[in-house]
Amino acid sequence: MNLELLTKLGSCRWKIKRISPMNTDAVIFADEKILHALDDKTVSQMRDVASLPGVVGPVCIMPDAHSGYGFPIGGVGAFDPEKGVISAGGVGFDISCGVRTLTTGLKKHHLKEVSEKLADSLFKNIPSGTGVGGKLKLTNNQMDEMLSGGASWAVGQKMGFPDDLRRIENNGVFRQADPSKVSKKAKQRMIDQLGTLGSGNHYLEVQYVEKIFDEQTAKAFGIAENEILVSIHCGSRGLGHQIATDYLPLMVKSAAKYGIKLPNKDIACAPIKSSLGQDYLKAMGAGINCALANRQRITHLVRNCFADILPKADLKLLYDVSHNTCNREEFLINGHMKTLYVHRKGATRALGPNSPELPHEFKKYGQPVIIGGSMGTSSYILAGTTASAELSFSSSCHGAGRVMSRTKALKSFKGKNIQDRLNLNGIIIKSGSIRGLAEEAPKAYKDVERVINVAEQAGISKIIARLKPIICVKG
DNA sequence: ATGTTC
Repeated sequence: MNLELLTKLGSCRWKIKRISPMNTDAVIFADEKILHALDDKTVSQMRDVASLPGVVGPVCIMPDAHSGYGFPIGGVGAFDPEKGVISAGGVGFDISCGVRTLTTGLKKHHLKEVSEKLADSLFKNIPSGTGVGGKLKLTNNQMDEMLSGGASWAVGQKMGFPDDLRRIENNGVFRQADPSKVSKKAKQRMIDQLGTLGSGNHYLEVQYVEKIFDEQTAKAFGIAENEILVSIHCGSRGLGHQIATDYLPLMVKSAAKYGIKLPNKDIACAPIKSSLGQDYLKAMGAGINCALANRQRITHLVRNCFADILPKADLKLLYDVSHNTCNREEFLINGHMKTLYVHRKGATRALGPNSPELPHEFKKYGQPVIIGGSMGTSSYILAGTTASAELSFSSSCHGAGRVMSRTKALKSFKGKNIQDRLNLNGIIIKSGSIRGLAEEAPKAYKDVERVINVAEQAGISKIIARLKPIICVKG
C-alpha cells in the first residue's frame, strides 16, 4: 500500500488518512514488512467499514489481515446499538469459526510408541472433508435445542463436562440466538454434520509445547514445556454458510429502505434495531451455538480416542475462541461504559486481566488467545492485555493469514510434496484431500511469528507459549 | 469457509 497515507500512532500501529465518507478512524496493526505487502483492497474495505452508520472507532485490522467479502478478514468494527448496523459480511460465511485447545496431562514421550495409532484413530473417528457428515443425526427438536444451547446443550447430552463451559466465550452459549430465524435449508445441511471438521484451513492437531515465554501465565493456563495439547479448528459447517447466503441478499435489498448508502454491495448490513438486523443477529447467534456445539462434540470424540489409546490422558479444555462473530460487549468510550456490537471477522476476542467475563483462575493474566499457525508450522498461545480494550476493542490476530489465494497455491504446490516434507519433519499428516494440502501449503501463508510479534509490540497481546505439531488431521 | 459453478 501507499505509505504516504499513514500516520504512525505507536509501535506497529498506524492510522490511515481519514477521507470522505469515513465516519471514524481506521487503524492498522502491522510492521513495515506487513504494511508493504498489504493490498489496497484490504485498506479500501477498512474505509468502507469506517463509513457505515453508527460506527464507533477505530475500525482496526490485525497483522494477519487480508481482503475478504465486504469486511477485511482480520478486521474489527464496533457499532452503537442505537444508530449502528450489523453486517453479515462483517461476520463472514463461516460463522464462529474458531479454535479450542485441550491440555492432556501427557508429555511428549508418552506419544512416542502410539502416535501412528493415535493419528489413525483421530482421522477415523473425527469426520473431515467437504460435505462430509458424521454418525449423529439430529432430530428437528435436537437441532433447535442445539442452535439455542450451543456447547451447553452438547454438555447436557453428555458430550463433555460442565467444567468445559467455564472455558468458552459466553460460557458456551450465545443467548440472543433464535433457531426460528434459521432457514430449513441451513438446518438440513447440518443434520449429520455435528462433530465434523470440514475442510479448507480447518484441522485437528496434536501438538507439544516447545517453548514457554511467560512461566506464571503458562502455569495459570495449565501448560508446561513438552506438554501434549490438542487443538481443534473448525466452525459452523454448512449451517453458518447457509445463514450468510440467506441474509446477505436480504441486507443488500433492504439497505435503501433503511436509508443506508452502501459503499459497495458486498458490505451489506442492516440497522441493529431493525427487524432484519434483529433477525440476522438471532440467526447468527444460532450459527455461533452450532460452531460451539460442533467443537464440543469433536472434543468428546477426541476424548474417546485418547481414552482407548492413552487411558492416562486427562483432556481438559484450556479455552475456546471464536474468530467470526458479532458480540455485544461493554467498553469505556469518552469516560462512560457503553454497550457496543463488535464485529470480529478473522480476529480473536482478547480480554485483558480483570475482565468480569474471565474464569477466576485467569483473572490476573488475561484471556487465553489461541493462534493457529499454518499447517506444519508453529501455533501460539497469547494472553489478552489491558491496553487492547482501548487499542482494538479487546481484539487480537487469529492466525498466520493467507498471502496466496487457494487457486494460486494449487498452481504453485503439489499436495504430495507438501505431505512428504511434513513427514520428513516428523509430523504425521492425515488428510482425505491431497489437493487440500496444496491449498494449505505453509508458503501460502504469512509468517505467523511476525504476526504475533506485531500483536505483542503493539500491546494488544502478550506471547505465552509456542506449540509444534506432531499429528495433523486436515479436511 | 462452502453439498468446491443454485
